[in-house]
Amino acid sequence: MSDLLARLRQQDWRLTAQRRAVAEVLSGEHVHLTADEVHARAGAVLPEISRATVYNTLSEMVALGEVREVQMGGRARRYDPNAAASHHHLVCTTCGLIMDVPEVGDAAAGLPDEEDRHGFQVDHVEVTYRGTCADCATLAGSA
Amino acid sequence: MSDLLARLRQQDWRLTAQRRAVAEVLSGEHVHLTADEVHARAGAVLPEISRATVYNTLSEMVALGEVREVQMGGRARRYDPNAAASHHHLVCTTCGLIMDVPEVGDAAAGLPDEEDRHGFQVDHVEVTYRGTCADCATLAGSA
DNA sequence: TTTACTGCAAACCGTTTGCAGTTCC
DNA sequence: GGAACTGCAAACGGTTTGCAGTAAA
Repeated sequence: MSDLLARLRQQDWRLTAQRRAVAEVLSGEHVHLTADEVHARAGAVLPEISRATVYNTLSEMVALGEVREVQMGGRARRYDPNAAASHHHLVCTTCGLIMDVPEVGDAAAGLPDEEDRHGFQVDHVEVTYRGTCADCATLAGSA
Repeated sequence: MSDLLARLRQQDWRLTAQRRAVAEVLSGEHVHLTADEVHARAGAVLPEISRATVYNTLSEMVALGEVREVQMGGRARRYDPNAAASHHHLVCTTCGLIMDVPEVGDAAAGLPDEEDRHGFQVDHVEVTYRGTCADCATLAGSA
């Protein structure tokens, strides 16, 4: 997980304090943070870090394929440090909680029929399971 | 398709010129328009229609379950008039084209294992197939 | 020393909101 | 007549950008 930093070092990337801070925030957390949350957490370590730098850094990590950008309903994009392992997401429509789910079965099984594919060459499949998380279900039940 | 208007009439909804215009734009098109595109097309028929009204109307249609809101990569949300038929989407990562795809197999087969579900009660599954559309593939091949 | 990166602040874009006026029923 | 809807314009939140200064290699 923390080899995120190691991998970044290998790309020909200047390793600055700011980038290190962003990388550490991402590898430390297993949740899906917004850019602003990353900024806040990185700021705890490096108070002067700017929002612009956080945005730049995140975009670069996405371009390098080290971080995944996901957009699940909310206004703000979220950053998923778990880009290496192919996985999907469970999203609670009540509280917004996002959890990772390993892929079910083989991805190829889910491809649309040739005739429905309209000539598309499909590179990857994203699945979002929407529903209610355990906590929200309990709250709703007791209301 | 055009019974979108009919269905709207049945909800207890005031049927104004603006709402009719938005509904007509949506039922006429089989693509996934942004709010701004809807505003432009509706404006061709009803020049004074305001952006705010378009946004309001779209949100109401979404609340009524007649239109689906989708957000596939781009900054702007898109509105999918085909809310009744459960379907997924093909998205071209090059040009942004979005096409509908009927569901493959039965949705239940795709549910994560009990143990991976973390107590979530899954209501529905959204699948996005990302890749390259026929046109972009041709262009890339000839380059 | 050179070039890439940072911070600031302003711009931007899609969306939401408050409010006064209008329209449907 | 009254509640619901519209238009305007300003506010908003997330993201991007231009530019002068700073720091990594």
